[in-house]
Amino acid sequence: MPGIERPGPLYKQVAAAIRDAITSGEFPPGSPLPSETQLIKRYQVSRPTVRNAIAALRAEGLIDVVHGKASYVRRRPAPALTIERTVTRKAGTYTTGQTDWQENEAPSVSRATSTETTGPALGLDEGEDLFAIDRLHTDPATGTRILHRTLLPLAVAADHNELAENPAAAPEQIYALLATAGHKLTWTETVRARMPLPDERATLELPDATPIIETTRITHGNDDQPLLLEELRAAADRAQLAYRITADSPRTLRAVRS
Amino acid sequence: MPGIERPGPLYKQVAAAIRDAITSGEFPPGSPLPSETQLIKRYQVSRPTVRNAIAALRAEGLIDVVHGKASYVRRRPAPALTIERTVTRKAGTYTTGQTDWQENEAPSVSRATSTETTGPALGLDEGEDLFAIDRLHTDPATGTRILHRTLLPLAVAADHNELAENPAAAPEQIYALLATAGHKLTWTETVRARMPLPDERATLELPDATPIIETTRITHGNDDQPLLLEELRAAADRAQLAYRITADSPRTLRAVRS
DNA sequence: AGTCGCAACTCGTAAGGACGAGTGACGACA
DNA sequence: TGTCGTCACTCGTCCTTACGAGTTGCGACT
Repeated sequence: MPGIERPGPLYKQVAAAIRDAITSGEFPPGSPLPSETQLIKRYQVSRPTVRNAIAALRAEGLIDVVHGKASYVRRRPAPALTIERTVTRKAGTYTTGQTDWQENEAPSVSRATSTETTGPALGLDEGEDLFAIDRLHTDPATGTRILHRTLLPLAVAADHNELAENPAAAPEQIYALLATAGHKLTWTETVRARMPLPDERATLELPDATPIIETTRITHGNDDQPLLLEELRAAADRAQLAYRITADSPRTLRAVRS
Repeated sequence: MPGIERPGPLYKQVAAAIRDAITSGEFPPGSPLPSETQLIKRYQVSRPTVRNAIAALRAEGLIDVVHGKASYVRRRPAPALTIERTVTRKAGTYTTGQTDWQENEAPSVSRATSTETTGPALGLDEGEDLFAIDRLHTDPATGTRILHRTLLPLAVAADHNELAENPAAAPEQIYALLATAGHKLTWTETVRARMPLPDERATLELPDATPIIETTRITHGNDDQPLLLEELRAAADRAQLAYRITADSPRTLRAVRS
């Protein structure tokens, strides 16, 4: 029944009408939308037009469609998991915000070479050797999955016996190793977001229209020398990142690309 | 000509074939895909199927479609703008990473009340009065637009004459005011990402399948009392956030929802 | 030679039909 | 009583056809 106005493509008018019905409370979060057949009658348009409108709302992340059942208004809770990107030092051992994450499998260690993106961040030329350590974590409280990758230059590992023997050590342990070797550590971190690649959609169990939040942490040693690169990826609808900032005297911060 | 295999819906097979052709280098970034008509011939499917496949690649952010011309493989440069989320203090004045941003219009000041999301972050009950100051910035080097919102509790503004008179002061000036009033300032910041609302798509000039990166900074005074909330929103394909981390002794970090 | 309009290409919107596939409830049968 | 099959409903896929709208280049006319 609700009237549809003149301007613009039909399917956008229908999408806007449904969106308004949702925000006005006619279809509260979690509730099902009318079936396609009912929407056809209600707005007097063809099925492709209704489906086109629904596709638009899906791309906005406003609804979830379940085959055989209905379309449901998506609940938009705040991200349930707050990942604290801090580093704490206590009596020579380091702790990061992630303390109780499960590791789904043993870390997978592989060899890689520095690329256009990772190279400069680590102060390397293109084509230098690296260890790449991949982990898949799960936060036990929320079930959120987190992809973690560590890039450790071979040249750095070679300087520390324990690292060369066990490159898959936890990052916190690597911090401790570097610190005992005389490095005064600082970290810089950049945060990006993007749509997932198909394989990331699968491993992170991402719903429609859900971006990835991605962060790159670089561990700097003495003279701001980059030693270690860590990447974190998580579903943006479940995870957010938290930082603490303190006023500092002037200094430059290195930008990181990826 | 390329053969299409059995499994799964036709349009997904076509989408996968095109995706492979892109990643294999047959269609490098910036180059146009074959026209719909050509893809119909190439894969021996109907136009809706081709369009459905193209829609899938759009949703992945892999291609951009231009009406009347063609579909182009999207270039995926690293975000051109790095927003440094740091605070620097020098002789009583504060500086943040954003120094050369243009303000497109005068800040728009409005009154608001604390909500379910902003209230707790500011230590307020629901329904308390706030100033809301909205700004639209443009980074001159890259043309990137940034939405900035400041939430200043009336109760805080009332404690400082200059703030009550001019709630639209720059955040750095507010920091300085609070500091001279005896507060030792610290900040916590949370970062999220999500798909844009329709109006954000417009004001931030967002392409298809481009998320928003969003950060909430809370200024804490003495006894960790929350005084000020700032929100930043930008297109995730153009902007990334940068933080500096230093090892700290144990302490808890307040999570922020929005 | 310059300008303007049309033609031919592109993608966008819309309708209609047909069938496949997942879900849930009901009822018949064991 | 319990199991299982059918049926009616949902959304998913795929086709054909038609026309609208933006872009570009060619060619005719001035």
